[in-house]
Amino acid sequence: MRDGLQEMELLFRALADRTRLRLINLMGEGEICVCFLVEALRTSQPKISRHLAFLKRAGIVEARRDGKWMHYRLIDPADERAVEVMKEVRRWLKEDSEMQRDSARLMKVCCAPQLPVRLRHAPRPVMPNA
Amino acid sequence: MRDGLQEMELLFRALADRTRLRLINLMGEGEICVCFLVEALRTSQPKISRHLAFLKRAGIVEARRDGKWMHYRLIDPADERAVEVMKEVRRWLKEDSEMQRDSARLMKVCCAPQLPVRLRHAPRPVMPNA
DNA sequence: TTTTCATATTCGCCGAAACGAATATGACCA
DNA sequence: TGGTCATATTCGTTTCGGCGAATATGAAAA
Repeated sequence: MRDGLQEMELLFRALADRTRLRLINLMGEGEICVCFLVEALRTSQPKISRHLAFLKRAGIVEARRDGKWMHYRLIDPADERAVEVMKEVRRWLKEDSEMQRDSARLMKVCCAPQLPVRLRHAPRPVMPNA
Repeated sequence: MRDGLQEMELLFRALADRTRLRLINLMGEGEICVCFLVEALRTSQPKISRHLAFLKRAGIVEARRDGKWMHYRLIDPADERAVEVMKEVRRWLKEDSEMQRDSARLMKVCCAPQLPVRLRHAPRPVMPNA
């Protein structure tokens, strides 16, 4: 069992990395498949996977398996204060220009009439705000 | 000039350390002299000094010189969202039991009828909520 | 001006974490 | 039962941040 301070530290370390902030931003609209995260962030798959594992350890995302695909989504942290912090973070990210570029790239990829070759059979994310 | 993301990263790295969170907690009530921070946290002076420098770089504290003494205080970060995050953090810290122990130790030291030898001439912090 | 005191900075070491490259896992398909 | 696809994990390297110990700075006091 972690004490309160360890929990805070862990949360903030999770937030103290550019790639993880970008992932959080892209998960902001709902569950999303790893393959789209890789595509939108234009970086290596192992890197994405490691950062998602970090976020899971920190208690701010959950994963769901769907055949070959893994879907990740933000969840409310256990601590009530952490929930409030995360709300602020998500609002903040929405206003950031680099984040908006990421979101736009994701939108462009997954809402295109037909998916690129690499993602031919990938399950498209649900985009409530699209 | 830092972009928005760098600023977020820097803030969260500042918050991702136990000692820095303890310092933030102790500065929560107002300006305070370094020597009292060293006393309340029962740790080395260089360590405290380095962490204060980090917080200053991150834009969440300011320092004021007063003769030999340096007083530190929390300030509102430049970014409005960061201000909101810091408010949550401070509320969070107030509820934590280790933080309450620190606060109690500080209170005990600096409100005592006479200061310990090491702090004989130190300027006592103003404690609005004491 | 030397000394003393509070604080800041530097140095060398160590552990944590980020990365690319390679490989393992685990689920579906032929 | 292979083979392929999506994802996870491992490996080796490098970078970064934290620490104690020692030292520098800068202001006051003697």
